[in-house]
Amino acid sequence: MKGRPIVIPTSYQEVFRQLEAAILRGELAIGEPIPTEAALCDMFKVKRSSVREGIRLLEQSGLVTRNAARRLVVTAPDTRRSSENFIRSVTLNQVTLEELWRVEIELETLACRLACQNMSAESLDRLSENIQQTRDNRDDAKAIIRIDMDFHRLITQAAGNKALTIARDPLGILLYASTDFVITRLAQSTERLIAAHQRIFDALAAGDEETAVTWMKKHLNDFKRGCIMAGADFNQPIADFVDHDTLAALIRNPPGQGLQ
Amino acid sequence: MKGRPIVIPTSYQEVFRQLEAAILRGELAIGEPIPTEAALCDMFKVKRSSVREGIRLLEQSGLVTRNAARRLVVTAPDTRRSSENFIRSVTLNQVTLEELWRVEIELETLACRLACQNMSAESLDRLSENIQQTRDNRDDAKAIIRIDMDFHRLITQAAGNKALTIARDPLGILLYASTDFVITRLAQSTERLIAAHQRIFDALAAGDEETAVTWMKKHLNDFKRGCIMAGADFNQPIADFVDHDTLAALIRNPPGQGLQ
DNA sequence: TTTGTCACTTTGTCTGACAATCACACATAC
DNA sequence: GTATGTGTGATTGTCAGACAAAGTGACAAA
Repeated sequence: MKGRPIVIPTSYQEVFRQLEAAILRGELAIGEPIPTEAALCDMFKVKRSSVREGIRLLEQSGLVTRNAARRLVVTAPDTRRSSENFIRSVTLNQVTLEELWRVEIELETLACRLACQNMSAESLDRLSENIQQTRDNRDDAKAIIRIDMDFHRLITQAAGNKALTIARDPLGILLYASTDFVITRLAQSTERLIAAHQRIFDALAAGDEETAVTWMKKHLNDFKRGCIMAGADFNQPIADFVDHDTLAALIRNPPGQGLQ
Repeated sequence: MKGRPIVIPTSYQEVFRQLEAAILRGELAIGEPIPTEAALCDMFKVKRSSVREGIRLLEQSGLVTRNAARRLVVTAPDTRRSSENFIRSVTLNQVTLEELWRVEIELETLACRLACQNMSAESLDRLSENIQQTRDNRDDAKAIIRIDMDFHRLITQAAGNKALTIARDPLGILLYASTDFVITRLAQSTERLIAAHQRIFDALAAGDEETAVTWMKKHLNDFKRGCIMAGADFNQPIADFVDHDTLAALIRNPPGQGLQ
């Protein structure tokens, strides 16, 4: 016989499971508050402690967020939430910068292609404004990091593929958080960065896929070369490059807006 | 003036934050149990209810899992955890099958290339065995879905890029969960699937990147064509194709092993 | 129209208790 | 001596009830 392990769920896990299912089925609509704790006690016939523990699971899953009045309202998890998760996985699974970078190239390449096909005037404006910001802040390394992150995110958004946005966002945050290290040591990299961004922008504006992709790849190669010249070992785990507090701050307060 | 929103964290959130930081810093090593609830009460000077709610956040974040004795032990979040999250995002953000499929192509292409470069004898064996399983179960649509999922996951693992594994896994689960729909209506698609898998395998074994990629793309195009012939609208949201319970089952019990 | 006040609701935290389960050690039986 | 009961302590899951803090909404007062 085979015999699978026996798992008996606890009350609070059941509370979570049922609320999650209701949300994913659309019974609890996005934007609406979930029932009060007292009401949930009544619905599930368990005490408030169990309800509260179940709600905490729901809270961490990103399906609900607090409104002003501390009530929990149903929310579509934004990219920020996936990012937290991805970053935890990457950190604890000893993923190297090289591995992350390799995947990022692929996703940014796709983003470029799709953005060329779907570029809107509004997206172009935002990108243009971003490049201007980069020029204006060329001497402020910290600012550059955030603006650069935003540049890549804007391209991804311009691509108009929500799956791509959800998948790439966490990579972007992690990868560009490591840029800190490079930019602060390689002052001239900012000028290369600005030049590349400009080239990519021009190609996107012209709808020239190949040129956009080519320059994006150059740009990402520059990033890698910069890191290595600054003494970084690309085969080291990500965790060695960025400290947890920096990442936490980036996640809580990412550049631009989430997917919402 | 600008005025950022004021957020005062609760006790249980602080409990979570501090435990999370300790884990990511490596103070609480993977595999070790976290302190008992009583000990945490003592450390943080809060009552058990607050500790427990904090622990529930930690639990859902995937940083701890239960051992046999119900103690929570520190764990590196496996791909399963990211998958849950990604799937929730995708479902509630109305991502379409087309969007998901487009990203999947890119990641599978990368997987093929890397797998060609890093293919090990062991990975080849596993792939070979997988194809045999497919042949053996050609008449069992349900089984085919799982085995096919596993085929693609094996290639991703053979690529030897952990970031790729973490990023692609949830896409794979979602995409192939939708296959249910196709396979059950298009019996002959199984034969095409087997043929494609064989071609990809041969190319991977020969280290022939271009052929592997070409056939992988053909294979994924077949998938799309199959869906459309079966009456699926690729521009519909994923949520319309797969029900929540199927996904939940797939996540809880994925084919093969996770990243661990 | 704005501001202060009050009753009401809901959440956050505490207090204290008990049952269920597990690990571990020890005693007993074959 | 290995295997099977049994007891004890530790730990978690759940209950019960209480109160403080912070929000809402209505209404009176300036």
